[in-house]
Amino acid sequence: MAHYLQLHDWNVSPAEAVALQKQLRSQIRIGPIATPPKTIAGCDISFNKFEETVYAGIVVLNLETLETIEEAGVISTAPFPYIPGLLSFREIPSLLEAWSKLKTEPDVVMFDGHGTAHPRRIGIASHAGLFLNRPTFGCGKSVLVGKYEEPAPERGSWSPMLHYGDVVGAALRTKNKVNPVYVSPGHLIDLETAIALTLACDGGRRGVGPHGIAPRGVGYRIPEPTRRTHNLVNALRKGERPDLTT
DNA sequence: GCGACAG
DNA sequence: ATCTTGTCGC
Repeated sequence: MAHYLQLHDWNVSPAEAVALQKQLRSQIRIGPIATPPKTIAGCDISFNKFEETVYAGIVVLNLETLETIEEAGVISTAPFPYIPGLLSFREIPSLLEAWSKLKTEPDVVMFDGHGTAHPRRIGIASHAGLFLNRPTFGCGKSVLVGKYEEPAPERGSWSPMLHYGDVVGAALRTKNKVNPVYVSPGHLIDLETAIALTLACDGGRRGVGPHGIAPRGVGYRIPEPTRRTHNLVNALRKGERPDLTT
């Protein structure tokens, strides 16, 4: 039900993919988010090593309560290999299939990867943002490009990621004394908002324990949208979610 | 030329 | 990404 723009063909060679990125990057807009988001979606794919079949999924949550509003999943095939810098060409096609199955239209989308923290400033979050035509940002578990100073050990502290003089993202601590995650704007959003949304997606922040006080052990390094979607696609891969294929 | 390299 | 048990530290 949810729709998106088919800006270009995905059946391209690595060289053509790079050319497309250079062409598309001028359309990316980084800036304050236009409308306060009420829902947020997480995206991810899973697959068996050496196999071309991919299990893609999207989980939409209420930003206020972090309750899961909707789930979508598809079993597809990735015609493109994993090449650092060209991740979007491998993952976006199947994610768009899952997106089209959504009844809900998420206000903002989080990706497991980067946005502007990319060698050509157009990581999967930025690329997908152009197709989805809505705010998107990346929250990765490791760095592709960018140097940064270790942020303070407390949750919430962050330091800018620099690449050729540009602040391309932030190393953000989502949990005390735990490795940071790497946040960067994708499209129609700015770094500060992307950081705030990432922190707002901490499962231990609210809704758990007496008076909403989170007990120890809840609240993970990986924000809820990505964490839940990761669990979803892994379950899909193991055949534990036949309901999603229906 | 050498090393790095999201998922 | 995926394959896996135990183990070090708060």
